[in-house]
Amino acid sequence: MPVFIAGFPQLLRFKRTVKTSIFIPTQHHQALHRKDITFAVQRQPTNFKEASEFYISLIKECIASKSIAQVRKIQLHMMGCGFPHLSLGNKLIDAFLKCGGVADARVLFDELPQRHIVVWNSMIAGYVRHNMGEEAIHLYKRMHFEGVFPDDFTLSSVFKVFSDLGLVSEGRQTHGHAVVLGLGASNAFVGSALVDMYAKFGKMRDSRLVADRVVEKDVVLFTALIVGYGQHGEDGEALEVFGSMIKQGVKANDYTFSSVLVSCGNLEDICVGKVVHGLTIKSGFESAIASQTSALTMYSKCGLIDESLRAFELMVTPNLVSWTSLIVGLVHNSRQEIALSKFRQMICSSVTPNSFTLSAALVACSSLAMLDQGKQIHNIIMKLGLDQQKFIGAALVDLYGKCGCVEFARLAYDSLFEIDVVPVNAMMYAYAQSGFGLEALELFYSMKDKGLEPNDVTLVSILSACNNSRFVDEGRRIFSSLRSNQNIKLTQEHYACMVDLLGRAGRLQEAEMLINEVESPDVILWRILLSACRIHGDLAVANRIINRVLELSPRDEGTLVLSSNIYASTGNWAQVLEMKTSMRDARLKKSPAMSWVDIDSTFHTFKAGDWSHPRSKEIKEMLEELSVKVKHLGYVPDTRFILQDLDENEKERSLCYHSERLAIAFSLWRTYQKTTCIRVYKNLRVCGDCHTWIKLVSKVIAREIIARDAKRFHHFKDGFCSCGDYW
DNA sequence: ATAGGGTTAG
Repeated sequence: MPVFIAGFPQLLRFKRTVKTSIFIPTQHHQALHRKDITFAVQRQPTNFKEASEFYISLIKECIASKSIAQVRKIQLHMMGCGFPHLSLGNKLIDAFLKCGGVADARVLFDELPQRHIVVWNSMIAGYVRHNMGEEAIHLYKRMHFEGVFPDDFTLSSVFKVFSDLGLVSEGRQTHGHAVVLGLGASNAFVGSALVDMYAKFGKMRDSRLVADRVVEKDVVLFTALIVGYGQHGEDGEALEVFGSMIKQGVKANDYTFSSVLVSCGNLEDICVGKVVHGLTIKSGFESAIASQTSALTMYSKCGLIDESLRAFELMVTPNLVSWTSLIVGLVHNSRQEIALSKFRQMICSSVTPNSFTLSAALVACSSLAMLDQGKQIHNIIMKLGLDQQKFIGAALVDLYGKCGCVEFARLAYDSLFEIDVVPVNAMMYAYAQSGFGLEALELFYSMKDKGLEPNDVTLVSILSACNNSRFVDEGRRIFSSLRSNQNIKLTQEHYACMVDLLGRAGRLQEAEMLINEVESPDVILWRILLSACRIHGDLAVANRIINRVLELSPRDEGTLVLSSNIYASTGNWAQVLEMKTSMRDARLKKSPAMSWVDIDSTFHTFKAGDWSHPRSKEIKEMLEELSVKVKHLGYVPDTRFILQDLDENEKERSLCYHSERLAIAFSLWRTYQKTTCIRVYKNLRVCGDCHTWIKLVSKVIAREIIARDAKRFHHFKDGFCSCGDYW
């Protein structure tokens, strides 16, 4: 008969120094291994009670150190010593489950000659914790079959399975069973499981009904309800629940605060947000990481990005989610460059980004069209094996589309694992921006076959595609067929596309009628129509609109600039002066035209006639070289595009030094030996004369030039542009 | 003896 009782004092002393495995003695007087909790055998067994107490304390240690191996060793030891280990079966099962050994637990479970309700509950809860809902349900059914009635413990686990697996009718049915058993809302555990389940099903009314029926509501139940409201966009309701919870004297904890702060952020309610944040600190959850993270998000959603940065600085050890929230917040507040530098810092502090972080970083790159940096992030994504993730896939399509790399966008699109409407929209928009109208239409019409419903963004994308490819009738047809679609809420953006489409095609009247359909139309719509008037030289309509718009908003910068340009292009210098005076009076400054190129991840920006770049000499030489060559191809400067009252010579010289030309010349100088394409970005539209000039330059240098202006991409190649001179 | 709620996205 083996000896099995150990000396507890030694055991405790040794386990304090280490926390790893249990060494099983083969002899009665074994050496004590430094790195093991050891069965130091000192005396003969006394009784069963003492032995089981000993094993129970060992099992407790195992749970704390989360080691399956140790639990197995205890089990073996019990068997080796002839201790009836099944008498501690529920303890062992629990220990296995808490250390991740679900299979071991199940073996023991099946071996038990009779199973107490507690064992069933432990096993079911274990399956739920390990995301093995199917098994949990299976066991739950078998339990009935064996005549064991579920209790409140069982039910709270089972409701969680239904909510995890989205089994609505099963959940309802079991709720019914619970009521029959008298456990409907008997305690806060069952109650919060039900509240959470209905909330996850999106059935907030049912969730609320259950919550109201629970007599002894606790903080978990309230939090589940608050989260439910928050996740279904009912943040106001969430705050009300929080208020009534406080009123009832239930103390909020870090879980509650983080959820409530999220709701404040969603409501962009900085006043309540600040109060709740103060309360969080007062309640002692100042350094609870999730609450801190939610506070950070709340500030960034309210536009207080500095406050958000400060919240981040206060974190001692920011985790992945905190870093991600910070980066997301920065991107949403147009601080893309800081966002990317934080992203780099995060990687340096060895926090591995996940798909949330990476998609935010991609958005940062795509909104500034930073192709090189975007590609670097794409590399990280490949290394982490996250390229199949759906949000990442969509963000990649978006990135390459926004950088004008239609082929890459298509590659990313084709390698998507599952298609939903977002990447289709992104791909369509990529086509739209580069003027591939037919491809965009093809994608649009293929949505039906894929079972995808178009949404608001789809409509913007396809209308932009039609707009940029001058598909007037097609655009009109799509607009009228989708304008009454339940799924689509028409915004001014949709009208803007249509007004531009019609206006540029010369249907000024139709465009104006469309604007009049809009309830309180934005100035932007009128501005678009104005610029159509300018293209078609309709000064009469233009005058009417200018007066109307300036009556509505006399200080609108865009309108004043555009009007001044219209008057300048028709030689009405007196009116130009009037517009400029209005601008000066309103203290408005025209935002200067600017172009930039990204060379080796460094931006070089240029303004017209600006020679402050350290390589100005080379740029000038390059421009002169190009000037000679393009003149050979028949280039004649078109000074109609100069909207200043200058003489012809001055106008010509002014054209030569438009910002996009400086940028192209610089890029060409830096990459002279290469054959890759030149990419240039401009904040405003490319003028007609530069457009002609760039077409010719692309022929002279036999390289593709991709230019993104405020509205679209122009792919210049061999003397032609993808926009077909319509933009 | 066994149980419940949270922070980040295209």
